[in-house]
Amino acid sequence: MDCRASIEELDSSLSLVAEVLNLAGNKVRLQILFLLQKEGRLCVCDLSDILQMNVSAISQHLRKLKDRDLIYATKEAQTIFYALNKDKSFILGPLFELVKDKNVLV
Amino acid sequence: MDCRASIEELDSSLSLVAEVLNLAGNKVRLQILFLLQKEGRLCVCDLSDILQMNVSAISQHLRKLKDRDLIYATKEAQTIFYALNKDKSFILGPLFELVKDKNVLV
DNA sequence: TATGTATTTTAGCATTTGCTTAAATAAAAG
DNA sequence: CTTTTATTTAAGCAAATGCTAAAATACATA
Repeated sequence: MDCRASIEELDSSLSLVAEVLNLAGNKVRLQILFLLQKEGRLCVCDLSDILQMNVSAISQHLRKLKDRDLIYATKEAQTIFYALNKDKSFILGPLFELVKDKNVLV
Repeated sequence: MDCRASIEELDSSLSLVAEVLNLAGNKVRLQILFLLQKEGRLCVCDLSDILQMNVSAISQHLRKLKDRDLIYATKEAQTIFYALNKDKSFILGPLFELVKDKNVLV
């Protein structure tokens, strides 16, 4: 099969992966995704505290991740917890393994 | 270990991965990377032909990938071939596997 | 009800991105 | 040498990004 045909056949897969990577290709969001994968669930103020960043800035990143279904929210009283939506975020699994294995990346 | 410490310890790995994902998180560049991985090496005009895009636009994407060492160039007469630089692009290996296995992503 | 706490949303702004078009390089061929 | 072929680079621009600061929403508690 020629390249034009194969790239077209994989078009929707490539679009999906590009979308996920585009979200994860920002350091703050990658940190958020990594922390959610590590801790299970976190609220905006947790993340704001851990990453030492403005609550509003974090919230805007979370919204972007939520809009594109990489994470989902659950509300408990006045606190909103965020967690990875495995349906999409599993794509990042191998990358988290890589990050944890420090030696590989230095 | 608390989150603040662990995120700091992994800071350089997260930066590196974020940089690579940022490059791959663009559909045109992801297509380029995927094609290079599949074909070994390609020149600007090959890619321009396969992706049906302006040569200059492709060239600018290649420059970005080259500047950040995801690919390297070799010149043969008037043609310049590009290929993946495994030192950095191995990070994307698992993602290419995912893309090829169509069923996983639909 | 008034106040505090958690969070989102909006507006504004500087920076970055990605494309088009045109001009500049470089090497091969006539 | 001039032209063709392959490619990059520069300029310009509209759109997207990511932050700050301020206003809006929502729930809990005094």
